[in-house]
Amino acid sequence: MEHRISAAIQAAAGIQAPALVRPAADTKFGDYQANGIMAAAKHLKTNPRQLAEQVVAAMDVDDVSEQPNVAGPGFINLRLKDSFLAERLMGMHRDTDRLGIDKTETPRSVVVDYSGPNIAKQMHVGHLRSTIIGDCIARLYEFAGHRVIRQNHIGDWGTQFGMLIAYLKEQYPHILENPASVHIADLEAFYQNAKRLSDENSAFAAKARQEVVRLHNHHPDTMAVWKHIVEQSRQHYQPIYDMLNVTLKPEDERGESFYADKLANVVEELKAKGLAVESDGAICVFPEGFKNKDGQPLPFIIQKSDGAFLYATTDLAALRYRLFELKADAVIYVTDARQAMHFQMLFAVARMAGWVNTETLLEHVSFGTMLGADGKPFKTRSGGTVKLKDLLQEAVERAKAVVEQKNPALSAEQKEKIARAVGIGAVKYADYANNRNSDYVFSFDRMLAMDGNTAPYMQYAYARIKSIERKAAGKEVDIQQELDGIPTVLLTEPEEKELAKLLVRYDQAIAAATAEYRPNYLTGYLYDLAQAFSRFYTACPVLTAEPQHRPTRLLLCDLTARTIRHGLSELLGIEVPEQM
RNA sequence: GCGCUCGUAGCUCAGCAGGAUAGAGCAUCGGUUUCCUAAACCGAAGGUCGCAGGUUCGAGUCCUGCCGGGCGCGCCA
Repeated sequence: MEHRISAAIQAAAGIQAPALVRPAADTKFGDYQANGIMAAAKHLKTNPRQLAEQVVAAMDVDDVSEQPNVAGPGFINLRLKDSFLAERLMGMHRDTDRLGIDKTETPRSVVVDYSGPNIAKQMHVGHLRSTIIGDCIARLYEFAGHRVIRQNHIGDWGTQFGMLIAYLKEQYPHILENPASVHIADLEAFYQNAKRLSDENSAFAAKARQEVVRLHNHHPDTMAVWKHIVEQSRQHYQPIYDMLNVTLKPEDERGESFYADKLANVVEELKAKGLAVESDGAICVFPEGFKNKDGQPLPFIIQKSDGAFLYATTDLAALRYRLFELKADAVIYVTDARQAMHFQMLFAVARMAGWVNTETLLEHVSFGTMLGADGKPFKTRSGGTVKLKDLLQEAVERAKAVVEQKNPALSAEQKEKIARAVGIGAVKYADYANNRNSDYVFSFDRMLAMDGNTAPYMQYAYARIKSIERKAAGKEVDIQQELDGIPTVLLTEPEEKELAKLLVRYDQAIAAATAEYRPNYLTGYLYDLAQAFSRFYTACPVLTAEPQHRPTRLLLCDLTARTIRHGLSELLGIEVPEQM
């Protein structure tokens, strides 16, 4: 539609201008409106209404829309033909995999860097947003048909590991003989204990420093202990990924250790290109446009005065690897907003080094902070960081209490399964539903509410449809047969039409969410859809509908269920139980 | 000081390269259940979109200044 109206503008006015087709502001105007004519008219210095008339005359939309009309200062209003809606719905019906949504014509290789926990510590709420927003972006790009390479840039290297290795050796003298026998039950306590010892005992601190050196030299004993710590840590965070239904796998890990032996080379390359220079003893690149407090050029420090490398160096090495080894033509970083300047500088240095061309997409997708009810960063009552595991468990427990209350007849296993889907889904959905740029206030009560834009509301809508399907046989309705033999799509009730119009809009919601890395566009759409379904459900009986209406209503139910399931399950990684 | 970001209903938030009368949910008030899950649906009320200018046919959206919150700004990540 966008394309056709743009073509009509081209034909009528001789200029390239976007039609700017949007859902109509008010249904009394129609279903869609084209806003682009006024801008085009301004550009041409002509009367917008006149131009709109000309564009309408040049438009070829008979198969899609009723006769378009010009309104207001130069809007073109469009009302979808029932025949077009019917055709689109049938198209969705026939496409069992993708609901009629095409893949991109220009697939790219897209690296998505997300989650990136520091594996010396337990995952806490601070890791949640990067992990799930990044996962959604990866899923969206994959669905669009791109080649997605997930990269979990875990913090598995650096000075703190010297301390941990020394501590583990001291606690478990036999670790080298039988590493498998050593389990770290509580990562957080392990880290804290090691740190305390390091702070208080200078002899131990010296050992820790020695282990850092051995680590850099890949000393076999030290490496064995290091590997064990990484392995132990993975056993703590992989279950959290599984619980969150996040698609990251161990093979997506490309942590700091992976780049450790590539850092010196990065510095050499930047020096050789004349970009890296010494300043106050450190090796720095000074990208244009960055200033410090005193208005002086701000350095991107890639080697400290003591010769050590920093995370800037690691990020450069990782970016180079992704561009040249992984052959990425897009690299998307999903981290909190505080690192915005770091990434701007990183990208600037990559451009200075000639690593990217104009086609390469480097993107920092940032997000705000999770706040507590008091409006301050989310903490435990005593002020500590909230462990992700604890947060998710509490969500599941609260959900379980609700299931228990609302649907006590279900079996224990069903309740457990539903509580998990609802609890975890609620936490994820609440995050996705917010504009990621904003800080947002975390509230179990709100995210677990059955009203409003929440996971449970969506899951409930889905469960109601599945319930209809279960009841069908008892009422001697063969859904499959009616859908297969559907004679015509008959949309008579306003609730049916509204639902149908929303269903055919799914592709646009996905496109908008993908283009701007904004999962909340998707949740917003899904909520609209679920609301439209609830209205339809209230107003239009399905199983007891008259024979000429029933196939269409079954189709609307089926497509709504498939769309909700696809959106929640495939794109957001939120489970949709069959009943709740 | 400079930069980024946010400021929309009592509360929590949407608002998709400017578009018609700014939308939800919660809370408040009122209504709907012999009928496929009422965990739902319908309605009412609630707004100088932080403030002031500007750009134009049109600004919550763009520009400038100011106010307020958060974050960042040379050897942490």
